[in-house]
Amino acid sequence: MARFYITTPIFYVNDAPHVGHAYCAVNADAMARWHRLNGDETKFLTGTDEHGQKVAEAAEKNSLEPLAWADQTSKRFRDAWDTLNISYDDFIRTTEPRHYETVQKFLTKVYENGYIYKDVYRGLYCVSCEDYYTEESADAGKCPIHAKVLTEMEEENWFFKLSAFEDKLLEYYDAHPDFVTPHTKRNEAYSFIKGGLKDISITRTSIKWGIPVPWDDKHVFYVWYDALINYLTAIGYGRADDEVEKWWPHSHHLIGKEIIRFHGVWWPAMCMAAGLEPVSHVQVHGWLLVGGQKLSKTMAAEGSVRLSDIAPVQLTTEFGVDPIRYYLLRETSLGNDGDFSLEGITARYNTDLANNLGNLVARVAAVVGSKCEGVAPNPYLNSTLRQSAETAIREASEGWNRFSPQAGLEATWGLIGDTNAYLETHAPWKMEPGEEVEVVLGDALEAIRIVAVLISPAMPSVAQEIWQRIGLEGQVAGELFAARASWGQFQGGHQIEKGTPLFPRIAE
RNA sequence: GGGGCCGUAGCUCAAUGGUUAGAGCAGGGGACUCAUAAUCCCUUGGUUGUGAGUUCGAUCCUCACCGGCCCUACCA
Repeated sequence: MARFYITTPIFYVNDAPHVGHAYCAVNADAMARWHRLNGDETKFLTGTDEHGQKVAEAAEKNSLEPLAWADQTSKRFRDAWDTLNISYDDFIRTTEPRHYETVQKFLTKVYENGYIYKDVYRGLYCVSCEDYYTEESADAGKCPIHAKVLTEMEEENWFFKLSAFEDKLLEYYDAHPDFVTPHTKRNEAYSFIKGGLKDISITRTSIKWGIPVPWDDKHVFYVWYDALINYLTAIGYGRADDEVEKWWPHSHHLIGKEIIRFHGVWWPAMCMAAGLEPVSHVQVHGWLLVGGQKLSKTMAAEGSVRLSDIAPVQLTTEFGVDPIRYYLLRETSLGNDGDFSLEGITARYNTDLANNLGNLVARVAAVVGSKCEGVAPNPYLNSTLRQSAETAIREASEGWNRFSPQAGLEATWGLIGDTNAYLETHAPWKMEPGEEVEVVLGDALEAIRIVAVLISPAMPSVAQEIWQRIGLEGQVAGELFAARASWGQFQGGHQIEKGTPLFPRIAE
């Protein structure tokens, strides 16, 4: 049986959940749902990253212990994901005992393999930032933020021998052309490796809020080194190694473009150092960019608004959960940056959802009511719509399979458009009740049934609602895609109610 | 400063070393009236950021420049 293990990054609890986080989570969720629908044994992992200096500082500012602070913020992510209907199988927190255990075992292994050594980190330190800068990133010896002269500081740290993996990483990239997708992002990582790798410091003595280094209790691991390992914690590394064998070869990390270096360079090297094959695939997504659009009252703010100021729940309250999921999946192609705007959401909502999909369901139900006494007819096996449906099924599958929800949904809307056109061509509302009208409407109902299946990874609730409206029983995703996605399965004979609009139009 | 990604129709996005560079929305014209003033058909619109080079041929390759963005010790 095929397997699919997908992860989001773990989200840093210093931050409140915002649309950017939601973008990543929704994409991962839709991918997980797609693979479940196809019968793949699927594991979907998300969670929160809870160590590090900034968390400790934020906790202190709020007069809380770090863990208590993390408890609060981590819960905000789980609440946000519940709102967005994110179907994660596991939500990991890096403060959990299982994670401590895996991190310590993993890094002990790397240590025993000779890839961790002690040295002195020397760097330029900005007292105001409480942070180090490299010579390159400093602005002529001054802090780029505070413009203050940086002081040279040193700290004894444990280092990871990243430089030892330059060739091995390049070989791995060469042998696995799709290790990082899209390929422009792969090239970015590849050329970074070719430019030469330096060893990196992986522990800190200056802070205490982290996972202790097992062989040197004065140190805690630097937050990123602990964080990356979460992907292995959740599948039992060091605790249930048969689970690692089962899932790791089918692993997919969905990440934002700003953390390519961690996932495309450091992480595979760390895995190699631990004697483990790297993650099988890293899918990079771009950023949503906020233009200078007007904002609604609920989001009104003076001046420019950053994406990180917009909470997912503000959007779902205003537009609904599935429409927001649809927008995030449909509007931009995964891998490139995309534009985020309320006008864009409204436009997608009104055209794609209300006018095309919602109206199609409504008009078919209405004509079934007026011409068939409300009783759903059966589809015609050799309908011309059948070709459209089969094309949509094939192209949507291809899109979803190559991590392109955008392409999957675009193909699905092709069938919706063809079905609307099919109705125009045959105009069943002009026909006398009888076999002819029943064939047309049966075909339309069958197309709608297939559309419901195809949109279910993106809009699970709406898909189920449509499923029920056309009188079908059970869950839309209750059987495998292969069984659901073929023409001619719609069984009529039951009453259909028109119901209220699925997507009432939004005034612009 | 260094490394990298991106720059395609009014807008949001596709595509490819080779016949007339595509889609949706918006705009224009027509049809229809079952439906959420929805739908359907037709249609306007691009010297593919700028300048040079390689090539029989470049939007795609090379270089420079302009603009946006990411990384450069803790931000999807």
